Amino acid sequence: MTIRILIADDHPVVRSGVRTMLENESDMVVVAEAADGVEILELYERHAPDVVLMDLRMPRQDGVAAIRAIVAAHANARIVALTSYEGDADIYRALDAGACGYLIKDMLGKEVVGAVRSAAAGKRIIPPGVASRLAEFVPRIDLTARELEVLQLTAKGLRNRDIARVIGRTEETVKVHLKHIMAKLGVEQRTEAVTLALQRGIIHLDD
Amino acid sequence: MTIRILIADDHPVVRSGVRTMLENESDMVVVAEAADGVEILELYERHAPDVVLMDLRMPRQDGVAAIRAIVAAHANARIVALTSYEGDADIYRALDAGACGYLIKDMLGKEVVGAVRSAAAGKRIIPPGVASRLAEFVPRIDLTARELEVLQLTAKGLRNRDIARVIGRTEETVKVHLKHIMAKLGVEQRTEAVTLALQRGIIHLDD
DNA sequence: ACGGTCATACCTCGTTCGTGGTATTGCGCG
DNA sequence: CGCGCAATACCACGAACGAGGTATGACCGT
Repeated sequence: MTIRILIADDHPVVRSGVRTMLENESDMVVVAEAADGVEILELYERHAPDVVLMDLRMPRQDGVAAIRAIVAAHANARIVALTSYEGDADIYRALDAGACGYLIKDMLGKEVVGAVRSAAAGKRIIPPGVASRLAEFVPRIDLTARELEVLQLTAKGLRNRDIARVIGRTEETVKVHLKHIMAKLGVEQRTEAVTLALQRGIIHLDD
Repeated sequence: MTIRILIADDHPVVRSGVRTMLENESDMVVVAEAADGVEILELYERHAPDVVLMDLRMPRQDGVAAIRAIVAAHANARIVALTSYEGDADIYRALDAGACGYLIKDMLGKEVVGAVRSAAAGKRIIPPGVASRLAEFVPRIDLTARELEVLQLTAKGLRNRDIARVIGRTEETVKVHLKHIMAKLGVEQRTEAVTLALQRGIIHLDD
């Protein structure tokens, strides 16, 4: 009973690395590789893999959105999220969206293999040294859509007044949002709110 | 005449991906893999590879520092820097330190192979679509050591007063540094200076 | 010896930021 | 139906910030 796998990552280097790690196992075969979030859906439909290993940061469609899309159509899909950094907020969003586990890119081959095998068996995988992190983040940070938007614009270096103009609201309102954002993140300066959010993966610099 | 290669990257996934891409070529062999900046030196001495392919962001010792160390001892070393993002300021520092070229991680296998072959032949490689970028950055951003330090602390969310305390200087001095930093980066807000510097790879969030 | 740059420091002035409080509307949950 | 909460908005105030200018000592290269 071979495990059929779909790999999704925008970096060819990573795809071939993961492929190599997995295909050393006699019971695993990589049936397809997707380079972005939209391709994943097509390839999933076409190949119906047992396990999807996907990066969360991808072009065209966010990994979390891709997970939701797959799970919506295939409730029994087994998706393992692949991320570069521990403590990435996307991890929680991914698990929430229906991923059955996640891996960090600096893990060794055997861990990846083990995770995929567990996923195929229907288990939820949480890497050992990371379960603690998960607990550590119990005080989960939830920003509202508006707050996220304001934080995003703050990261671009806009002043409150300009943020207000962009979202079509008063500067006073922006200040209130920022106050709440800083309170939730436990910081006192907008700049720290931005860098902390970047570290936590709450916001990203592209887009 | 086979090309002997040393791969250096802290992510096992990336190492095996690069290895796979290269070992499909009959004239290439990966003689060693280093996981951090210190290991590179040891493995370089031991194996004397023809080409070193190394990530610039690594534990224990920065990639740029590793390049300097290798070049200092072996002036004829052929080092190709591997980076995740175009526009990373580390690219310039790497070329400056003696790297003979660089690659971006989302490149295809054949490009990587070609780059390694060119490097082995003694050519300087600058990927096509990226040469333009290089030119685009002619207005190269050079921050002084002090400015870099101030920017780093600013990224942590410190206020001018606190930065002054940390570096043992007056708040007025910090303001001047920040003014110069923002002028060099072409921005008007400290927060934008930070995010722009992060995008450009001028500063990093860890440490 | 001279020009350039870095780092330092001080001053002023207007702007922006962060905090406190109050208040209204609308939505979802029990 | 209330309760909580998100989002909106306004006010006031002190702290922090950014722009402008001036100046001095150190060092570096010419």
